[in-house]
Amino acid sequence: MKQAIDVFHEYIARNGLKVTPQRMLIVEVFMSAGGHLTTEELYERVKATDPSVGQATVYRTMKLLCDSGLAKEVHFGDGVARYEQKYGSKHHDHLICEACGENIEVLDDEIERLQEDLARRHGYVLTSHRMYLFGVCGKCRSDGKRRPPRED
Amino acid sequence: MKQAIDVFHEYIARNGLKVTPQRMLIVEVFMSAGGHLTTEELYERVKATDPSVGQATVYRTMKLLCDSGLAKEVHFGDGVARYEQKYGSKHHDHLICEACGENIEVLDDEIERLQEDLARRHGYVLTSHRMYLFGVCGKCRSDGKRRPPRED
DNA sequence: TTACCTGCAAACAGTTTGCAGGCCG
DNA sequence: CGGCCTGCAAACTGTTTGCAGGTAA
Repeated sequence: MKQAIDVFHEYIARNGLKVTPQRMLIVEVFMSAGGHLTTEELYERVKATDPSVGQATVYRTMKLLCDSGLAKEVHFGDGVARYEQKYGSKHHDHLICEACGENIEVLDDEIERLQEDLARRHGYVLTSHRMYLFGVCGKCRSDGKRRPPRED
Repeated sequence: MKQAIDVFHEYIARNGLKVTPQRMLIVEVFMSAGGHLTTEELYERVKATDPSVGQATVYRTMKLLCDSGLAKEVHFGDGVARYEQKYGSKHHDHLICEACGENIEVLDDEIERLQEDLARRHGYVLTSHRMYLFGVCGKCRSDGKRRPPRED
């Protein structure tokens, strides 16, 4: 099966770009991290392995990853860009706990279908959508945890 | 029936704030504009009436409007905050045309219900959500219009 | 009179970009 | 070797904040 790293190499080759140690390191860190990391978090983790890498390279490489289809930039509404893995992962929506920040990827086929219907009723053909559900998870409810409400 | 402007006055009074010409002008511009304006757009329109108003005042007043429940800050993913009217308007989601930028407010009760269900299945209690549907409207499809894809 | 407000400009945070040197292919 | 890459720092964008003077109540 084709690995994500292969997709990246193909993209690099197809566009006359180059494979560099920095790019490989960043891709590796990103692919093995999993979650929804900010550029800052990625930068920190990259520096843990190679302190000489600059922030700009992380930004530039993440843009490359997005273009190549490996990553997707998401915004939760707090003004910072986050990246999630896209290659080989199905579309999903986000369920976010406002108390602890937990972020679950969810999917409901029925909702997906109704979204298409809704758009069609207005004469639209959908190309994509974003759905963020904000709430409090069971654990935080019993802990009584709070957190300043996000800007919305 | 209670007008939006009354809500603003009450909020002002309740919090020991003051009614100023700048604030009234900004509220007026915002309430009569309707759409989903950015701070920049609001600022331009305000300046058309009173060129002496500063950007900072627009930012500060919009924050006030949000706190008072008249406005709501929304993010479509392009890094700029937009404001929509909230008072007297029901919750809704957004259907956005990627070609012409048209933005329709939509609502589907069935989807709303399923969102609650979905969250509950994961042990969450929902407090709010955001749903943006991106596509191409009927008019733009027949015109064959395009526009660079938004960052997503 | 006394807070609160305002415009201005400086400060900020996140992100982008110009540049001189470095390295992949 | 030539062109892409890199780190650095400066530039940029959207937004916030400190300050000295102005004004609503």
